Amino acid sequence: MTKELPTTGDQRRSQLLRGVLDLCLLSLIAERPRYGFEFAEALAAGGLELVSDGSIYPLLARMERAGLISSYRAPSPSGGAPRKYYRLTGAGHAALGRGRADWQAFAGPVGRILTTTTPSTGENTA
Amino acid sequence: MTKELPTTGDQRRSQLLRGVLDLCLLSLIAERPRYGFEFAEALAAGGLELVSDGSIYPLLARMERAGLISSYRAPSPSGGAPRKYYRLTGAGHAALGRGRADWQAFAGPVGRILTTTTPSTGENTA
DNA sequence: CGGACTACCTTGCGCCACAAGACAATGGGC
DNA sequence: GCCCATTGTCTTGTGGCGCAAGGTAGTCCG
Repeated sequence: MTKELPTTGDQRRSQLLRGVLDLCLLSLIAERPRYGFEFAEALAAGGLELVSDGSIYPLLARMERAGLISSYRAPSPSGGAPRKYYRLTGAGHAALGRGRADWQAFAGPVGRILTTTTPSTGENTA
Repeated sequence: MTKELPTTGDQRRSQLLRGVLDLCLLSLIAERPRYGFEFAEALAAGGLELVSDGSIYPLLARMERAGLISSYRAPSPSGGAPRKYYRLTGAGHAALGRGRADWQAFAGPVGRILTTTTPSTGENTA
């Protein structure tokens, strides 16, 4: 009725993605030029099943506007609408490097905090 | 003018915190009862310098309302206003366990994606 | 021509970290 | 007794962003 806390991890993942989804796209683009539809696939292949295109396209647009990536169109080999490929700019490379450092500076401490307390031997009740 | 992209990692960390800050608090509480002011300290000690109380108190209130934690008041030994200590409930323990799993299921793939591409000399295990 | 498929983009919504500041309780200085 | 510094809690307004759902456009096939 009023309000339910998330019972599944789905809601959590949405929040977790926040600050790191752009880096994932950047990193994926760094490998080779990519187009929009590809990202959801690549992320799922990497272990992150999710991320509707409604999250990805606006983000790509923002990053392009910010000068981190640039785009060019190419016809789809499988028929259909032409694809819009994205490529990293110099600024994008720099941002990716910074972002990776940020992520590690964040994930390390978090992991440590989360495993600090009696995680094992399930011996607690309190 | 219109809009600037974040130049520092500070903005990013704010976003990264979403989805994991509650788990950190839960984990910290699991160690022993804690009060509000303590959390920012403990997080900073753990490597996460930040997190103003404006983020923490509302989150604690939300979690208490959700039945994950319970509180009791105790006078401050150092003079001043009484402290409000929080303790884990059974549901809180369960949520913490689930959350830890969620975090690992997320951080793993993300780390892998971010290190997939030629980070520098690019000679690692893939 | 019409349907199906590929691909891109937009709108409205809700969540939540944050900055800034108000409020409450205690103890010490005078 | 009164005032204020200290300790600590809580509230309000703001903004960014992931998401669901829906809409548009280009290409191919029957």
